[in-house]
Amino acid sequence: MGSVLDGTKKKIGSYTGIFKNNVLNVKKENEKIVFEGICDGDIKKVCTEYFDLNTDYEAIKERLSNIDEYLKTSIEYGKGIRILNQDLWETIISFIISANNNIPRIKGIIERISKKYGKKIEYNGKEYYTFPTIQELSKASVEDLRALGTGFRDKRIYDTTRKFLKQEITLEELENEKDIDVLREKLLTLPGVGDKVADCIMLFSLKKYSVFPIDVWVRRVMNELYIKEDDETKVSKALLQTMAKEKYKDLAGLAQQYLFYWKREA
DNA sequence: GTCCAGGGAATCA
DNA sequence: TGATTCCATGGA
Repeated sequence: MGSVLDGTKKKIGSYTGIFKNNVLNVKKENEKIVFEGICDGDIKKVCTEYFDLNTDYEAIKERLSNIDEYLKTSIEYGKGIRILNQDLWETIISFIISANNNIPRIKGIIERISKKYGKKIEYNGKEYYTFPTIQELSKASVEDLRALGTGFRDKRIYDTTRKFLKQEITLEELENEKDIDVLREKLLTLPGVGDKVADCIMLFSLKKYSVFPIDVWVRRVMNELYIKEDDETKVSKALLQTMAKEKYKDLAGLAQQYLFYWKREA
């Protein structure tokens, strides 16, 4: 879920995380970024992909800052934000879990799933667990998933896992789908994936920066800044999508992240 | 005890 | 399409 790496606001000297089968550590030493960890491939390549290091965020921030004062302020506030390029399978399950849930509990559930069904990797004396593959997670029954605290999302996780296991849909076809509307339709066939979750999957794992995931916070901030309805819950998704496209165009997803981070932290 | 959390699905108009 | 309601769980 961690889509924010902010090396400016908080003083993060070193960050360690797990990505696919790799335990990665990044730190800054004398203005140089250093990668370390346990990696099954070229660590520089893996980190470049994961941390989205080939994307020119300065250019993006420049474009978005010129849209209006709100974007400019939010970007100054979250100037270290990057969209991590996260593993597709893990992202799908993680955002199914996120439905009507809070972040600490989402994290806990993912940790328990990983510990029970993933593989253990030791790094610097600490234990890390990979997120289970489709095959590994398919070992879990609905009851097993419920026991890990997933609540009513248990069946959704189970059913979505089965669809991939039976290859009614594949990760490859999702990764290779260029047409964003076709891609959304495919994601929406997965149990537990609705509009918001589909958009999050596309933004956080498939680099679709034009999509605009609408959650309660984004609706709140858009209403406060532009619409000014008394009751924000009455602002329709359709209106928000139209506004986002007009204002932010192909960078709506990035704008969403800056506004979201700004509003949530402030 | 009540409310809420980065929604989705079922149901009904 | 649009509006309502239910769905587990745990912390505030």
